[in-house]
Amino acid sequence: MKRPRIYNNPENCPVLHTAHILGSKWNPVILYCLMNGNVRFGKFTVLIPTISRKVLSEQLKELEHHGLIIRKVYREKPPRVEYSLSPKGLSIIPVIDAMCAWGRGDMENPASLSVYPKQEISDH
Amino acid sequence: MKRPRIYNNPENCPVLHTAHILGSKWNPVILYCLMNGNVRFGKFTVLIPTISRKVLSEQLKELEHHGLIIRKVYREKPPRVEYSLSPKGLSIIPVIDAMCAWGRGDMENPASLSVYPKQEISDH
DNA sequence: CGGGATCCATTTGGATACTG
DNA sequence: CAGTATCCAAATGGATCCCG
Repeated sequence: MKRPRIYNNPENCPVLHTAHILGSKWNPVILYCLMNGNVRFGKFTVLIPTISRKVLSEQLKELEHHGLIIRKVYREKPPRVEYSLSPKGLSIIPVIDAMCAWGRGDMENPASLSVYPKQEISDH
Repeated sequence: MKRPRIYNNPENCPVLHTAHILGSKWNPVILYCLMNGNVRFGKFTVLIPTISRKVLSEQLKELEHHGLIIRKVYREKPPRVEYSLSPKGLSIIPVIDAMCAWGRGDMENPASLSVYPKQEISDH
C-alpha cells in the first residue's frame, strides 16, 4: 500500500513537522532527561556535560516555545528554576522511547561495527 | 522506577546516539521517502522541494556512511542512481513511524495553535 | 543559581557554474 | 541525470563577563 506523499509539502509533512519541533540533536535528550521528573537548569549541565550553557538555554527556550516543556521559577535564594514535561511533551515520549530503543540496539549490535564500508561502488 | 542516567556520558546515551545518526532535520524525511521503495536522486528534489541539491547530496552520503541507506548506480544513459533502505535503515522505521504519528496528531490538534505564547524571541 | 550580552571562530547552506 | 566545485552570506556555538 502506498503512503500519501504529503512530504511533497513540508508544511504538511508530519515527519518534517516532528523533526522541526524536535529541532537540534539536543532536544530529544533534554526531553529524555525530563522523563524521570523535574530537572533544574544546573542539573542539565551535569546530565549532559557536553552541552554548553548557552546552547542549553536556547534549546530549553525553544522547547518551551513549542509547548513541550514547562518552566517554573521558584523565587528563593539562591533562585531555583525547574523544567518539566507539559502534556504535549508527555505525548511525544513514544518518539523518544523509539529513539532510545533503536539506539540501544544499534549500540549493542556488532553489525554496527561494519558501518563504514568502502563507499567505492563504482569503478571510477 | 528510575531510568539509568546513562546520558551522563553522550557516548553511552542511546537517545543521543540515535539523534546523532538521524542527524539533521532532513534525514528523517529522507528515510521516510524511502519507506515506499527506491528513490532516485532527482526524485528527492521533487518530494522535498525545500532541500537544496547540495544539502541533499551531503545528507545522502551521511546516511550511506552510517549504513542506513544503500546507493546503487546503474551505468546507463542518462545515468541512474537509486537509493534504498539497508537492513539497518529498515530497523529504524519504527522511529520514523513514531515521528510520523506524533506529527500527524500534533498538526491536527487545535491545542497546537496555542503554542506560541508571550515569550518574545529577541534574537532573530 | 540561572541565566543574558557580547565577541568571535567555525560551520552551514544557498546560488551558481561545471562535469561525466 | 546525478552529482561536484567554488564562492560567500548567514547561522551556529564556544568562551567570557556580567547581573538579579
